[in-house]
Amino acid sequence: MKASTNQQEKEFLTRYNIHDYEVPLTSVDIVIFTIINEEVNVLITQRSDFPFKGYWAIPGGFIDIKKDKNIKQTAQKKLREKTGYGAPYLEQLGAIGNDSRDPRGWSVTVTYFALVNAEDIIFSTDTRWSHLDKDGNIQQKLAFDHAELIQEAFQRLRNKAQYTTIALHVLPEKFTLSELQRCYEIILGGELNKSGFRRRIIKGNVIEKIAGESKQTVTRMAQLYRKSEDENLHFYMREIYAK
Amino acid sequence: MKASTNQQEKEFLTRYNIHDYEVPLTSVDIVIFTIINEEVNVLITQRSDFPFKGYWAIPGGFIDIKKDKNIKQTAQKKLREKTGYGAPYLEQLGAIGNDSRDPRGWSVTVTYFALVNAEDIIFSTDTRWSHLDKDGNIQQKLAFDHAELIQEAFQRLRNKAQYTTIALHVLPEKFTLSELQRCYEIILGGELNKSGFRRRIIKGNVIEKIAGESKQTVTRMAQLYRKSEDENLHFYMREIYAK
DNA sequence: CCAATAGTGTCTTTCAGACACTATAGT
DNA sequence: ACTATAGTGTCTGAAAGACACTATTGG
Repeated sequence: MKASTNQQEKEFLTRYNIHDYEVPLTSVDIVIFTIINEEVNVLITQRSDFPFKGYWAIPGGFIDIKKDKNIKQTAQKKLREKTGYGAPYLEQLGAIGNDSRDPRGWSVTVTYFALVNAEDIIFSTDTRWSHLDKDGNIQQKLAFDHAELIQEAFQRLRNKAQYTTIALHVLPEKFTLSELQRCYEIILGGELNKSGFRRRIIKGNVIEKIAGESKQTVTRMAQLYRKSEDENLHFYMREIYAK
Repeated sequence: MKASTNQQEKEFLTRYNIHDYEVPLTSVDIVIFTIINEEVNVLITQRSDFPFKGYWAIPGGFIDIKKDKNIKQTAQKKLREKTGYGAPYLEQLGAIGNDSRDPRGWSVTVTYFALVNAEDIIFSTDTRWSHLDKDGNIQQKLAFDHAELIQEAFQRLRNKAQYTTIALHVLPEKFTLSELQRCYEIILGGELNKSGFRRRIIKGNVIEKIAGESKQTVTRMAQLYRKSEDENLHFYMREIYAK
């Protein structure tokens, strides 16, 4: 009988208690990228609690099941706490879960990566930028497997820069095409062809000229652009190739 | 002092008990695709327990933190239980987590998608194929948000078929180029150009002729191919376009 | 012979790569 | 005038799309 099944299900749910089971830890971690001084940087923060107390780590933490509606909201909250930044580019990388990454036990972490403009960031305490080398390696010894998470995120970023307009999101509101090209070159790790790059970006329809505004560079004036409102990530049918 | 920090950390870990915290449910779900009768199909299984007892759902379940080393192993185990299949194409889709998808409470699920050849499957009880329509929708009302998970996985599959050799993995050991092209057409939902398709696949270097073997089709003989051993997923620099 | 599918050849189109050219500002 | 960077024009080449052609088998 359907009614009786419903009744049984209600009883099952009333009696259900997650603490009757052996469960993994579940957390969220965020790799926050920016570009500073022609280098890719990642935001790291010093841990104030065990485990790995005092070590540097990427921002993250546990889901607050009372307050968070969904996991992206958890990520956004953590990001805002560390950067004061409301609406960056934020994308899920995936989940990593195994029995060895956390000394507290079996751990699953859902990792996100974000792109921000460095000037928009308001640091919380014990937070700073750390630059990556050309292969996505960081200088510091980090807590947990965070160095690996950063490497994977960096690979995804580099990969995605080959066929999308993702690099736009590290720039401030106003920027020149040369600045944008330089961002791509830093992320991709190689030189790009100027006229080809401009053709491609313009066709992507993701930026627009700011009428009458230009910027003084080392030599001559350069046209300023802004991100266009409609599309914030264009996918190309063909990859760009650096070097 | 370093030694004292180590001591403190040891004590912290000894005292640490996950059940002192409010934690979400964490599970793994797998969308298993194949092609049968010119249609994309997904493997579904009937739930034997609450919640959603008796409903159809995709395979999945909780991580066994005593036995599973990592989360991919959990997925592989679940897949093997339902299909008897050892080494299919298996890729992580991502994690979905929110407070409404599971009546037991806040739930995070790590979803995988797999491609298998239908003939290799040995069904467990209460398991069957269900076909998708052109937009990735399934007929049945499924448990939880599984219909959405399937849709997302299908979008990823269709997308990935545009620039990789992924469709290879639904075929049996030996196949013809026309059969492979048909698989792509079914996944992509449109017709492909024959000579262009062949050029592309051959260049991908993922298949090889089986010398001297051919297959009788409705009219004439067709060369048989097998997957080549070295590369099992080739990424093209440019997308293919259906229709 | 015809029907139907396997398999090939070739012209067109699209878009990235290369590279040289012109334009403009400070010194 | 010189230098450095902004910005453009145009040729080349790689690979996809279109489409017609030939090849092979059963009836």
